[in-house]
Amino acid sequence: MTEEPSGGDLSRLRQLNGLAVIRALRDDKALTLTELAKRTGLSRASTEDVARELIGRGWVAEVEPTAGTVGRPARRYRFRADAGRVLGVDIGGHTIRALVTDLDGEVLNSATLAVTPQLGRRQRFAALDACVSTALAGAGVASDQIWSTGVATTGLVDGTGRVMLSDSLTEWTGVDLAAHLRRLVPAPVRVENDSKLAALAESWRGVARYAKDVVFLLAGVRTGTGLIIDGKLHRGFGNAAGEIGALPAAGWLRAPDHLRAWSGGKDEFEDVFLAARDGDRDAVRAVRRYTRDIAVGVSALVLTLDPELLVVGGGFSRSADLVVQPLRRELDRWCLRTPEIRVSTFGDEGVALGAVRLALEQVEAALSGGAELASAEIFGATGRN
Amino acid sequence: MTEEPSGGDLSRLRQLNGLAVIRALRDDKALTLTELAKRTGLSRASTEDVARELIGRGWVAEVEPTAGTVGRPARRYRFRADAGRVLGVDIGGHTIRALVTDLDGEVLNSATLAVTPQLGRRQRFAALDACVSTALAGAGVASDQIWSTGVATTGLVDGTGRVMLSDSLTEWTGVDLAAHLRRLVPAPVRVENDSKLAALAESWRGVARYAKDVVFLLAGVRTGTGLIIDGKLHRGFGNAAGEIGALPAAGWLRAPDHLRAWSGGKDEFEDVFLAARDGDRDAVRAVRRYTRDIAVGVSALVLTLDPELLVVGGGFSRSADLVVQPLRRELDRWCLRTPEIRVSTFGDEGVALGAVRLALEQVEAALSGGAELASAEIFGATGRN
DNA sequence: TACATTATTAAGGAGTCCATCATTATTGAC
DNA sequence: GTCAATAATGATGGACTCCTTAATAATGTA
Repeated sequence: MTEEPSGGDLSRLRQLNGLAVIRALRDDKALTLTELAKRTGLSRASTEDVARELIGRGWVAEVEPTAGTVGRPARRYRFRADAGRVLGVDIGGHTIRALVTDLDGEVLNSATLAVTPQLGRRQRFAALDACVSTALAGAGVASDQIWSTGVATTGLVDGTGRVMLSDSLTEWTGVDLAAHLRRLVPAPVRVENDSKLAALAESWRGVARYAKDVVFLLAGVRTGTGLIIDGKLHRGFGNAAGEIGALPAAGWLRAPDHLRAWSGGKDEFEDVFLAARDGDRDAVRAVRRYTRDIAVGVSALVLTLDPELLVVGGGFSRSADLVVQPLRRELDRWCLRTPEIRVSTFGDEGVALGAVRLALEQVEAALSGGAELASAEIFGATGRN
Repeated sequence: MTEEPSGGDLSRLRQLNGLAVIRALRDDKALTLTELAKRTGLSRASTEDVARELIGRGWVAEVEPTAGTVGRPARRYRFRADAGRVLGVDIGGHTIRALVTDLDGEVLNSATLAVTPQLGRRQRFAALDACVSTALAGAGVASDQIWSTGVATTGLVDGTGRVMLSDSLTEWTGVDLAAHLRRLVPAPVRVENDSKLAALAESWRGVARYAKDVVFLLAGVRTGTGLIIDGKLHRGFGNAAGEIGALPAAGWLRAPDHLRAWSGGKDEFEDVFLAARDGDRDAVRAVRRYTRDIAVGVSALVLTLDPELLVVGGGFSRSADLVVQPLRRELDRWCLRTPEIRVSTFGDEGVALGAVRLALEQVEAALSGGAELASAEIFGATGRN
């Protein structure tokens, strides 16, 4: 939300103060003017002025004053999260998920659709369209009410929203996801890799909320990573940051093979972990070998970035109790300082939440006067030049 | 230089505009009011007002108007880089170097002193003191005229300016460098690892000037790295970012052995490179093996960060023609996208320049109202609350 | 010398913020 | 029920910063 603080007009100052008020209101349920004034550092009079303007713009609303206190009851204000809606979509190999949320990221409705990695491009698009429509309909939101869309997909994504490379989805390389979604929902679209967005979700409202530098490990059938550096998602020059798995020495490609071997070559991993938890020798060994292979690459990430936190998410995080301990031991062997390790609590929904966050980042950029947004009635007025 | 743009007073706006003017003036030699106004986006009248105030504060000076143009000659303004002085110190194993510069980082005087890694703590401190004194005296600057000091040293450094761990310097672990330098020069001191500061120098005014994400490789007797992420030096939670050399798989510890073997175990590397350039089979092979060992770790850094640029500096960068090509080939083998590789042009002075930059960052932080600085006469007036 | 060009100076107006004080609404004690 | 005490609201005036416009000044060229 921070931008270059280059000076300017008086209106620029008003805009900054408006942003400060909104930020204060977003952090709390509702605040009185005096509280707001204290939090923003403005005088009461100015705060009132700013608040009045924000109400006029539709960003802020008044709520019932609370009774029961001494003195004249204060009017209280809240951020109008219901002023707009955003859409977050996760296009995975096995599921497509769409979330409709308000401007606080509060989920209004979600839709999930089972698919397979082998689906062709047209079928996958059809499933995507159906899933989005269901989510919108269930939330009672028309597509032109959506302010911004965020999309997660496997593979490498370029800056314009095109899939540059996807190993795990058939006929997916080269797809222009942004264009497709813009046809579906007339709002700005941003597309990003799923592991990166899962990391973003953790940093937004997950276990990595208070950490500045985070390595996120998506442990599942595929292994992926997302890096949060200085509180922001790090993409890299070619959007390929965190692809340490490409290094053969890291051994990420063969890592799941240890688990596959136990289950007879199939991609069914529930059982290995169950057996390992029951003490099955072979299963325990398979899990340990898997962890050891993963750990080399993770060590490279950790040594490179020296993060405060390592977050483990993805399908295997349900069996985190089996993975975290050996992982920590392995990291202790290689790293100068093993970071704290935490397990994601989002389950399957992390990626989609990250997509929501991506959409919200666009809204916030527009709020501070950067990008454009569809709903110009409200937004255009904010970016008055 | 960017901070949180939280709003506030009207004076805050003036401060922001003052900063914008200073920034514009620092980018150019000298500007007229009209040019300044265009660049800052302010009106001419306001620009004049701001400029007048900055002149009063000592930050800006008027220069001779240029003759020979049509119309009334415009007054021209420049940033007063001579308003203050900063000190940058590089404490290396074999040399201690001190630079005295103005606020533009223009070197006024430099002093170098040869030392050895085996020097005891007291002797090293004595050499340091002598070097700093020489540099100050040669520049005609008294120690209390220094606004800010930056220090580079080998090893891990903590946030308070204490050396947490130094392998290559004897009796250096645990030294409180910041405290020692504050006794020498009464100004705020910041201490940082030498490789990190060399990277900072490249990103400041070296070959990495225009890149946002950079991996800097210090190739020499020791191998070190510095990471620039999103234009800023990345330190890591424990200030240990980039220490990929700790990973045995990276092979950085044994890498110089290939070169040492050629020269009979001594730390004399000039000859190997000379011989290799002359086509000596064994020398060429030694260099290639060295490069191959280095490349694994570099690949890990590159795959992690996906930087735009890889900069090679340090002692071996003088023989860059021999190292860069094989390095690129090795990286092509491992990396998804090999970044552009450039060679530092700073020679030995890069680290000290980075220390200067560290000092200047402190000055700029104080300018934008963050930290405190010694010379309160000028600075205190800026941070008027 | 007149004119075109460009910069400076001055004045008036608008927007934003702050401090202060009178006013209003509510609670709790008598 | 009346009266302090408390705390928020509303209104006024002042200060600061920026912008626009118009008049004035300095230089080069025809």
